[in-house]
Amino acid sequence: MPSTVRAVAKLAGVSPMTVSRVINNAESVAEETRQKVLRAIAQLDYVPNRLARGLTSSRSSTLGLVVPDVVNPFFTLVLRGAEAAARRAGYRLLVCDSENDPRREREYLEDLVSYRVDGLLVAPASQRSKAGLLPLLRRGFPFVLIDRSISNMDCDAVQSDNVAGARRLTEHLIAIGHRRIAHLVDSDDNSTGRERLQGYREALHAAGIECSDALLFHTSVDRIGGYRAVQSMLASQPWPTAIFAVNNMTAVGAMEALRERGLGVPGDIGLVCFDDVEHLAVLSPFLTVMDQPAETFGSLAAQMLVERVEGKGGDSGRRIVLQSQLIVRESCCIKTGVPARTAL
Amino acid sequence: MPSTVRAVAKLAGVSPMTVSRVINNAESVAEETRQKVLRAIAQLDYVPNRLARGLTSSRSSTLGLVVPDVVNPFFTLVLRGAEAAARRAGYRLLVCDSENDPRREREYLEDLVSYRVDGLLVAPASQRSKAGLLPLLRRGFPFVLIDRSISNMDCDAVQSDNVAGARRLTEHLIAIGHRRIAHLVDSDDNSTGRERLQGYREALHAAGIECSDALLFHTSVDRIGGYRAVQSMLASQPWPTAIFAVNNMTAVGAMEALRERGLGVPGDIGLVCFDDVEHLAVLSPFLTVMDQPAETFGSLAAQMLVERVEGKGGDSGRRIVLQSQLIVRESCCIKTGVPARTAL
DNA sequence: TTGTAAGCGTTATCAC
DNA sequence: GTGATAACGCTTACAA
Repeated sequence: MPSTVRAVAKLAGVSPMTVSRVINNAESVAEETRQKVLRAIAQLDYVPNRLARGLTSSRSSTLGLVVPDVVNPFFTLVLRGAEAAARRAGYRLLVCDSENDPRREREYLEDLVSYRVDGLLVAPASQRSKAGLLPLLRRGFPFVLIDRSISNMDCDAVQSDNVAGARRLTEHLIAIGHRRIAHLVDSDDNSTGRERLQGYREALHAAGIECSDALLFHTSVDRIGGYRAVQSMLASQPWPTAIFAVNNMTAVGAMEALRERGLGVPGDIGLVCFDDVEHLAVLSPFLTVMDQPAETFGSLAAQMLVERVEGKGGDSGRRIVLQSQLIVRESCCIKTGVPARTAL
Repeated sequence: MPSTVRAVAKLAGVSPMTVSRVINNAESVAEETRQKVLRAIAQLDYVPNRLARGLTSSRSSTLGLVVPDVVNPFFTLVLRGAEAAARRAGYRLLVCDSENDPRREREYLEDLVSYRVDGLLVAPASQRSKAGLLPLLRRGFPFVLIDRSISNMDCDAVQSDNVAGARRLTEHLIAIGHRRIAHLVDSDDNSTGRERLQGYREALHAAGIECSDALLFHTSVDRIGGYRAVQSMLASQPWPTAIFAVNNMTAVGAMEALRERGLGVPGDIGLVCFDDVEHLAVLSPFLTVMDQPAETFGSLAAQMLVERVEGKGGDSGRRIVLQSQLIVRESCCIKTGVPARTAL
């Protein structure tokens, strides 16, 4: 049974209003009174009830963040960046993991709204997230999309240039001699997947390589998705000489499947992906990746959100597009055998 | 300006109470009335205000989790496990990252309490977390400690057998020939650090190896800590032949420092640590670790918490101790040169 | 099956 | 500087 302002007021021999003033660092409280109240607060372990507080003041100084997969280092870093930026602006951050489930995501969105967070940072699970986001947009509730966009939705967003990134990644594979390049592509209808696929196609096309649907393997963007996609890839012939995985988790899953079949990377098959893998990059730099500035995604998005919350957002949605960086490591170098096979 | 029960009631031509009953799936509402209300809700994008709701009902079906470092895969997995278990029990999970700062941790703790979550999962930043936790304990607020314990605090907790784990890890290093084994040890006064240090000492003692303080390098349990610890380690002679890092992040930092100096692992120096590094284990199995069942930490803790929240917790604190598993990979094998040096 | 009244803990407003 | 009062949006308890 938590104590209340009233209990504190009684113990300190003042009115609840005075207690409220002390809690909120109001100027106009006599130092002596202040001390009495502070003592009473300490004695009762009093913690102000945000629920009641929010009911009147309707500003919580709290932002919400919903990510589709906290285990993915990309989103973990987004989280870290958002936390830091929010904190600098005087806000706290509450985080929820939707585990790529639009239903769960919607629940958390409503939860956070009903907790009266001042604004929301959302990395949408899929295009279906629109259903949950639309009411927010209509009501003018402040939110910023991260990483993935939603079609026909004019709102603030921080994203990558996925087309260009995927194109460069694919061009790199082509440049070092690959011709049969598989793409593990997002099965959900989501923007990053679509855009990366487009970049992949553009690069192939520019190099005069036919873009066969047989080289496209649809998958969920997680480990198990990458794993299964490569399993089905290996079930058919001829094998590609390199794989472009839609993101880091898919690449990890792909790697598992390859290893299980005794295939080495890059000895037998090359592998590249979007998003670096935190820690791995330090402990064992190996995977060639298109590295997105994940922490910056988080911090910029949080900054945008704070601006919008504080009414400086303007009318229409603002879009920030960040550039990614190609980091070439050894996972796609062509070694023994591969060029020969490619030449077929 | 979000809409309220009253607005919905008005639109639907009923009383606010009827709206409340519809929201809460009460039986006693005529189907026709229900539909009217539901339509009004949809039309107004009405989302119940949890703040107001919590003010009366005082059950939020939400749990809070505070971790010291979301970027650390150990805690990310704890989070994942806790989320899943909470969900199975009908609760949501709100997550906060204290970034190993006891002050920040305390703020978040109070935030979550003031949001009236039903219970709290806490992986304490350090022994100083006690200040924030003690009031909760006094008030009988349900919470469960994860990973690290707080001395003289009788509460629910899920932990590792750190002494045994550290002993086995050290024994392994000794068994393969290492004699000068450095330990990167937690600088904070926290339980896991203390216990791991004890295990390390026990193993050395049992093998008749002198346990010199010169081999102990105090550090913060993150990348930068490990990095600095190894820098100072390399500044003095003679170098150890192997390093036991207090956790995974410290090991990653250590690796960075070693690489910077052109030192290979395990070629020049062996390296082992507590906690596996997610993804790395798949992409490039390399580091020998004492792997803690992180996801189980989270799910068991959440289960314990739910029991306590629902009054099935009993009077005193319950402690669950989980076993870790030694995973031997190549990061500590003794290769060229090292045994010779060891023999000095 | 539906409505009325009171109150949850806080703060805004205005009075002293 | 401090206090009384009303209100925030909802639900519990009771009444119709």
